[in-house]
Amino acid sequence: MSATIKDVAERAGVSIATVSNVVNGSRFVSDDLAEKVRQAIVELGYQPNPLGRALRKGKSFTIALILPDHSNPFFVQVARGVEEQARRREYGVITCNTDEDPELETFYVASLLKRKVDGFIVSPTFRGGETLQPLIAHGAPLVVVDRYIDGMKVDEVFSDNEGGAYEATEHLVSLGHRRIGLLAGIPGISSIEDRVAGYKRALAEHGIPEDESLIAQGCSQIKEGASSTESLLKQRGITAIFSTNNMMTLGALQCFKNRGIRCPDDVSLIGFDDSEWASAFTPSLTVVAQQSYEMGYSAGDLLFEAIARGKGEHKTRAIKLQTVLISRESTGRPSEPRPRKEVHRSATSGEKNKQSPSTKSGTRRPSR
Amino acid sequence: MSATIKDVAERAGVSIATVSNVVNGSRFVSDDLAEKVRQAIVELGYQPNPLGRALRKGKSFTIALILPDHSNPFFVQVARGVEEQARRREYGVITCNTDEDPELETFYVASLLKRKVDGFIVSPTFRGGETLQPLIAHGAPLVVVDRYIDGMKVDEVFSDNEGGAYEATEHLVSLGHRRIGLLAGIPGISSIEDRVAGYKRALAEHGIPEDESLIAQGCSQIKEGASSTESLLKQRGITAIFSTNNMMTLGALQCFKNRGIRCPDDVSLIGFDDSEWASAFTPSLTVVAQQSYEMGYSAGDLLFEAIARGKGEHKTRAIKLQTVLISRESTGRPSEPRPRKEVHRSATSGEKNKQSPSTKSGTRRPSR
DNA sequence: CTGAAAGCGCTAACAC
DNA sequence: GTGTTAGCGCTTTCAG
Repeated sequence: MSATIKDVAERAGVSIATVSNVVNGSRFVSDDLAEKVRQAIVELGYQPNPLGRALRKGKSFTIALILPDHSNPFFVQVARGVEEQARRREYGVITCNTDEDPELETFYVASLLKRKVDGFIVSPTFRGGETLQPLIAHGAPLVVVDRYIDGMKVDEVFSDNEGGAYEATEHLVSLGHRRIGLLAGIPGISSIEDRVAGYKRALAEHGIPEDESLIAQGCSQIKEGASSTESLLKQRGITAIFSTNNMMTLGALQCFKNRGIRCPDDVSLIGFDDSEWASAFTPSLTVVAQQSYEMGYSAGDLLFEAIARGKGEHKTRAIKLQTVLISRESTGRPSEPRPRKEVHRSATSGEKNKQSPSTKSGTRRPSR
Repeated sequence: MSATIKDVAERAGVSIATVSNVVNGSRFVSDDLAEKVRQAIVELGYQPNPLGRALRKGKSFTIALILPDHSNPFFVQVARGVEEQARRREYGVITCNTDEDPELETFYVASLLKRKVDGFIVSPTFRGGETLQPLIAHGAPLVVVDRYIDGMKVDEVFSDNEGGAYEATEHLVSLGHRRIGLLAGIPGISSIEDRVAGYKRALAEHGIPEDESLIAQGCSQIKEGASSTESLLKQRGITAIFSTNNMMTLGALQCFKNRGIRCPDDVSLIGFDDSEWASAFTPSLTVVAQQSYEMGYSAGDLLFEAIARGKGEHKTRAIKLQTVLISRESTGRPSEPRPRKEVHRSATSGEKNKQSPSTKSGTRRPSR
């Protein structure tokens, strides 16, 4: 169909080796021959076939990006960062969505390993690392993102989740909250568990006793966030909720709405990870922002470095990104202890617009 | 590194052709040989190298998915549909985000054409189709999704945008609105233009004069949605806004919030395309829902069919998907004509909870 | 500095 | 039924 290197060689009256050399600059070619070749290339509209190249070099010039939730804008930003890196290098990225399902992750890992992609960036569904075992056994270039795995030496990029959660919790404490509910995500995911740890440390350091009944071990989706919030609200005296995940934060809002809970008047809400829409909500959301784009971007850096280095020594690197608290309307001082009455769907929205005391504005890299 | 077909052949004491035949089932192989081969395969952990296969067959077993905005959950759902189709067929999907930039689209098209992917699903940035010209010239299997292009015969899958917009507008009219603002998206995109057409037809059929000052030719992002809303609100007597795009709807909400506009009390809002979070907003959003997942899924169907058919006759197919109006809280009857006072940041949220008259609940396919 | 030729791993004629 | 062999398009020794 399209012209091959052979066609070009014939047309230019040179050997295919010479064509290859001018295309790749792999060896010096005299000016006159090079010129002839270039001309032939233009005339024939020759495009090197990457399939041949791939086979010969044993590389596919493709990487795999395996993420747990494409609906979560956080991961979308991560993907953008990765894609930008790939684009510069003329690499393709095959993106897969596991929906937090380890089985699906295992499937994708196997499938892409067969496919002989040159490297993997994955946000694993489980910190045990079982799903990534095949990759490690195979020695494929790998960097984990957002979540690390235990006891395995791999490149990793993630947020300071413990610190960010600490800051979030402290923010609530400093506003006067003592009974702070936690929407914890799926257990077994490092980022989530670190956030839980940060929450607990903040409580401890402020002399607030831990109360397991205030921790809702949820999942990661909107629906589950809503139902977990539902049960948290049954706990007496709860005045604030810290949601460890984007989607659950949405669920909490939905629950508030259905139950006629006013936020922050009745209960404050702080979320983990910012998003474009966080400021469009009523109330706008106080959040701990992550550097999502950079996370993907850095992961790309590490991966392509590993790919370039080849299967040599693997001096593993870890990059930890700082978070920043963005204070908006959803957090405020707790209201005076009041008789807890069960309001059902009397949907009254907040009226007062309590501005939180300190408002840092986070800087986020533009998406492109 | 890993075992090749040759290794297997040697180990099983057969020819490589036989190995190939048992792997692919392309020819009959006697039971005993087949068994030997299968055993050798297991012992060596042989995985056929797709690169060799690809080169030989002139197919990469990869498709390209080029979408304009990964931040928009609509396209995320489309992508899920496509990916599901690809997964079943052991195809890889290279997903690209043009951010509505024709240049980037052109780059990706060229880049993936070089890459020799087997087919393209794209949601083009411009209905003129210039960006897709190389694909068409090359005869690559192609299906356009969400948006069609003019004067070119290609497979296409899209929503009944005109009908959906008509329904949206009529919904507002039936509530009593007469001066209805339109947040139109980027011009030159078929879906958007069809929505504008639907809006105009609805007005015309109800004897409402068209007023260009009520049409804000915006873009597709949150920010632009907010600023366009800002200018729409300057128009006298406006009581409702129809937003033709997901992200702009968010922008409108943001603007309402900043300006202290109560929705739907001061102005009603209806959006195009539903999303998981639409019901978490205050007020929850009335929208025209699209079958986003199916859109991707159907596009996958068409594309793989075209790929299978080869470069033969191209009996182009068009699939039009129905939309459904989901009535929630953001639309209501217009309030009595009131003196228009400019309220700045007096952020008062709505208190009453007007339920819209008719509430259909749309059925949407689960994401997986 | 350039060309000839081997071969990456696989499939598909073509033989027997 | 099975084996032999010729490439797919490219890169890269190895000779000159």
